[in-house]
Amino acid sequence: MNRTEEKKFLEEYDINKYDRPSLAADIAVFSIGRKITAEPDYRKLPPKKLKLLLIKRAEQPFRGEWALPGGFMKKGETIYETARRELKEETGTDKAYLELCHVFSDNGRDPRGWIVSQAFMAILNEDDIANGHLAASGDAGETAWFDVTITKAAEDKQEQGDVITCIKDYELLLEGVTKDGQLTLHAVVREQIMYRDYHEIVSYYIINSQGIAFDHARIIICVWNRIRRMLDSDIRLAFDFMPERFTLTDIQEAVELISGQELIKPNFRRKIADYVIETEQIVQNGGHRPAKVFVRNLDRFYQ
Amino acid sequence: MNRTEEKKFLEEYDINKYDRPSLAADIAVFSIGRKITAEPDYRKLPPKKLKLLLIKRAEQPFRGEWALPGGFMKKGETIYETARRELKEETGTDKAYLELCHVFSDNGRDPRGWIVSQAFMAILNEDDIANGHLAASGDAGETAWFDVTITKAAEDKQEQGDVITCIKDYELLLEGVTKDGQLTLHAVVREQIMYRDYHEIVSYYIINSQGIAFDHARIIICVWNRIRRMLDSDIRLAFDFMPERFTLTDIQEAVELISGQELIKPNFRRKIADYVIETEQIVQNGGHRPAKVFVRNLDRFYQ
DNA sequence: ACAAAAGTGTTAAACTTACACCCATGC
DNA sequence: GCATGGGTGTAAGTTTAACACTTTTGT
Repeated sequence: MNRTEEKKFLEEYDINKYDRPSLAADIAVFSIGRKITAEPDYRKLPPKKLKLLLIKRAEQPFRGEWALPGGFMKKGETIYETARRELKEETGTDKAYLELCHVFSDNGRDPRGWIVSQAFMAILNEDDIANGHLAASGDAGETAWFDVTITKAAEDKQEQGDVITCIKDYELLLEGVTKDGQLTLHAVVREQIMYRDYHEIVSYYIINSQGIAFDHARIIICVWNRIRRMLDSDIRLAFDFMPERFTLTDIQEAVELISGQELIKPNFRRKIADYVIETEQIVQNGGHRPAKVFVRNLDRFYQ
Repeated sequence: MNRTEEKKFLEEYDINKYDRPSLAADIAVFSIGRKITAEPDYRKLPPKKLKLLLIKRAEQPFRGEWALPGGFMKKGETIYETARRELKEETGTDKAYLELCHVFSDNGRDPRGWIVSQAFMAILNEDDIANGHLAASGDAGETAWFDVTITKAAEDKQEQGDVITCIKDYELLLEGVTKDGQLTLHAVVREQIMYRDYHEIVSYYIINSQGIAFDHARIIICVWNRIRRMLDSDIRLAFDFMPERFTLTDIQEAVELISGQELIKPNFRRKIADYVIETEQIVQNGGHRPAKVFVRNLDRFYQ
């Protein structure tokens, strides 16, 4: 009885009566690679750098500016599948770690209209970058990896009655080599943490953005902060930056690059000891003792 | 030049050309309260229970079944504002802790069509429930708090090649007192964790669902799991279940109810010692020593 | 030889865990 | 008196953090 009533309701129901947004997935793809300015030295290791993948917009709006890979959700797929599909199309790999971080839904964030963006983090390792067909991007426009430098430009704390507001301004510097040569993008993003009724409410605002399309500068800062916080509570995230085989120094460098602070080697090694298995292989990096190669200890990973 | 070109593009851009989903916020509102079957005893404390707020659907589809509070996003508001607005309309309070947990976007999850749900967790304390105008809900339909019992019904682990799949079936039991008298709702939800390429992919499926509208049973399990994981890594979440003033046993009970395991009193007290400040006040709960009343140490909360 | 990086051992301090015990209350 | 919950102390075990030290390599 109720079922037939429901059936009748659904037959008459017209979803188009209601105004609704477009849904997009935008993906901040991070990786770690050699610094672009690295000059060789037989003894020193090449310095490494956090990298971000951007795509030059071939169409309006923001034509010619650089944007996060992403696109609109299609009917029949989940938003995760949207993100995976776009990532595959633009990097050639589907092995990346992919996770939803935040939703950006403010009015006016996209000049085309009412568009809600599901912001994903993705992490690629160096090998998968190399194996992907990044160069052969094609339709979506030129893609390039940018060296990421994020510095805290200012910090402030204000108390107004019950509400405490902490403001942090982050300076985002992106340096990459594109078809037009060496390119530098720049933005300042404000993180605002409001403490009210014992809870924290975090928001991100763009103070200025040069060469970065839409509000993608704040998505980059938001995802980067998320990665840092996750890494604090779970060291396993660091392994997502590693290929199948890696040295202990490789992974320590990755953690140091993201957390922004140096770690004491023996302590770090004890911390990850259970997650790795030593192999027979060794690598020689220059005028110093060669390093043992390790692989993941999957038993430990999957609890 | 580029700006005028962009302006022209935007004037001609018609967002309605593209098919797009409706966006909804669904909120799993948890709290802790007295168990509904509690019979008094001058000496024993009344037992407590995890509570969930549900609304009886007044309209099709799923008319007469119980659903999470929620509703469609309106133009001009963020999805967080949607959640806050719906919560305010249906509980009378806007003081709850509110956080986005997950996005459910599978094809076919809502019989009305292509509807993506942003699943929020909300936590209310007992005082705010009492101060809210829950009874006077009105337009949205009857609201009621249900006692939540979740038990792990089955667990399995399968290996197929590189892929390891862990399955956990959760039995969800909701018991509440409604206008129709004592009511029991029931569902079984499957959590599937796939380990592939060193990463875990978590999905939730409904095995069966009695009296719970839409796919809300899996949203409840998903949010509940999220609360448990968050509580493990940050004890501050437990305070969201507490009113301004509380005893140390109150908060220990809350943590035990959610984590599902008993804690050793002196250890727990040491753990939260920095987050609380003792007051002059004491409460008498029965035939035993009265308890000191504490408040939050906000300095510690806001780092 | 030596600089750079790989790799190990040692200790103090901090935190966690488990247990044992005393206190205050109403009936 | 006694059952119930409130509240404290202590000691063993584990984890973290800082430091010093040895090993191996290419030029």
